[in-house]
Amino acid sequence: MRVSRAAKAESREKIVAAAARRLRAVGVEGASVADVMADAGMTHGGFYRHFADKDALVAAAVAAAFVEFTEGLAADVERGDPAAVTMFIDRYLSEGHVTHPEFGCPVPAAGADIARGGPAARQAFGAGAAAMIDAMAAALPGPRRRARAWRQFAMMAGAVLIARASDPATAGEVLAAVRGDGA
Amino acid sequence: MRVSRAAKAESREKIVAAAARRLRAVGVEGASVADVMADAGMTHGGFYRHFADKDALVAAAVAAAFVEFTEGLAADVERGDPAAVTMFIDRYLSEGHVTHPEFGCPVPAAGADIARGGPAARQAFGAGAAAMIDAMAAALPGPRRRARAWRQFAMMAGAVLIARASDPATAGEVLAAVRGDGA
DNA sequence: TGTACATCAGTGAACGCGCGTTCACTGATGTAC
DNA sequence: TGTACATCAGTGAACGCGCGTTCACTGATGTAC
Repeated sequence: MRVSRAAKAESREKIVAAAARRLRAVGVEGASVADVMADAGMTHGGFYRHFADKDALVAAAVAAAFVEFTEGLAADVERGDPAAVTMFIDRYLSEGHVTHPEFGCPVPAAGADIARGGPAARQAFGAGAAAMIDAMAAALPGPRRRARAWRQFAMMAGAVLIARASDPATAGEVLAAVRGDGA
Repeated sequence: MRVSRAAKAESREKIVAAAARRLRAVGVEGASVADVMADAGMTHGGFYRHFADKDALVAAAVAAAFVEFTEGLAADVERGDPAAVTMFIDRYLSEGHVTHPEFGCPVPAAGADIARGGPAARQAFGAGAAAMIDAMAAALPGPRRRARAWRQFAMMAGAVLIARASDPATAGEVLAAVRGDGA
């Protein structure tokens, strides 16, 4: 049963959103096409009406995940909120972010998987990360904002990755050290 | 054909070393038992004479990967080389490390996979990371060495992860920013 | 605006493949005497 | 020290399973007149 163009666009959005979450929760290999399609409320056969292959979905999902995760920061920056970056950092290093990768930053959740994937996903990943740095740098005071934004972001991403992969004691130690950075 | 106890120990070491490399090169799911055993010069059937299941191998391989990667740093620190940490940082942020995860730090290469795995692997991961921080902190001057070591290490791990997962331009930008940190 | 037909989004069964794990078998090693 | 036997490291075939992808089919949508 054919559906309207608007309905198809909606389906695609649902697929990408479902993939963006599964990707961060269980990794690229763990996020099977059938599971993603089920999350989106469809069966797996229709997947290839939307994407050439799974790689194409991963690239779209990475881009969507960055947008979704950075929305709050971008809105705060646009409003000129002086606490935009501080709030972003607090959220990034929060317990909730560590325990819920599915709604979190794509870097610690899926970076290694994307590194092993095709150039389309890497392009989307680099663009998403760069956009996030744009927002952070725009809200940062002082000189060399962009380099400082990269360093701050790399440190946060590394800390969350280490915390997630470690025993609770080590996780607590790295998070405390990085939270204490002032920022 | 049964082999001697010494030969069995050698086999186990070969399996763990092969797994430690494959794990970092292609991830936990990509490192199949059959491939690892082939790398170690055996067939896959004998695997279960050494490990209860793949999870146990992953835990052992993570521990071995940290030891292997940290050997140079630990030796430099023990010798009292004042450049120990600087050399480690340079190596960590080098082009070679970015392009060769199989010999590199387990954090950016396998952190996300370990985060999704069992507690044994997370325990090994946390212990390995903590041992690396011990060595860095021991060689760092000034106060609050341990927290500073964690921050420096988290930043490097995040930067290498972002660089590997991004397009070349973005990769170059994050590495340049983090290298410029002085450290 | 209505009608006839072509298109194609989504379904569900099927494919070939590689995965982790099991198992019967082998023969050299380890052990009991 | 020598002998007889039990152990078990490693082999290679086999298992059940889930994966990405394909395909014939359906019927509502889009289009040409």
